[in-house]
Amino acid sequence: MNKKQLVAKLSGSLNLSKADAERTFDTITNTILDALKGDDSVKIAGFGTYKVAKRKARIGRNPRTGEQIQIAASQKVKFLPAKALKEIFNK
Amino acid sequence: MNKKQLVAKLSGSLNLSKADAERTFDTITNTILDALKGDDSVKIAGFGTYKVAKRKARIGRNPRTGEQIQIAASQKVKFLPAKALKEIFNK
DNA sequence: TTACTATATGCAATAATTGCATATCTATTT
DNA sequence: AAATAGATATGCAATTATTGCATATAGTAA
Repeated sequence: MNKKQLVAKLSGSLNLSKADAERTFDTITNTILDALKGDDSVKIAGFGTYKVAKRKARIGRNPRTGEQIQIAASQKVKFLPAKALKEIFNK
Repeated sequence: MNKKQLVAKLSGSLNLSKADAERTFDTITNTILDALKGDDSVKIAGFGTYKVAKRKARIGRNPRTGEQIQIAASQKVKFLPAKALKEIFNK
């Protein structure tokens, strides 16, 4: 399912036009991203937690050439699914 | 930021009551979960992809006792952040 | 609809991360 | 306020992320 299909579903269940459903959805993802940018994690009970994980710089390797390369520190968004999700999928 | 605070923010930016904002939010997460339950992944361009990862059975360890234990196969929800997110957080 | 852009896939070596059980403590929801 | 959910901590092995780059596919924007 892609965003277009998701928005179509939401349009139905939220009783909104597709344009409004998309705006609503975008507002939510943007709000989450803004919080993460501000270094805050976003905890949603029963769903999961979004947080920014910092990764240190390290030495890697280009597997194609075997050559060692320096990999810069970076950050990525992680999602930790809530316990409820495990139960849903493991029964 | 927890769900309550997120809903409060959304209530403002979506111009909805807190109750409606929460219902809207829950509808979205439930729609995503339903898709995942149906073994479909949910791809949201510019945000990320939710998918169900299957994990094989394997041998683990009870860290308290050190004792080896057999761990059953399981499934978990994974979130793969989109490229756009990496750019946001690594510049 | 066309043109553009994002993402998936494959390769392999290595580094980083996960996840296990479980009790306790804290946060959050009802 | 009571009840539920999540964080924490632990050691160690299995798993996965990461890198570059090319190609293929899918998705999005104009």
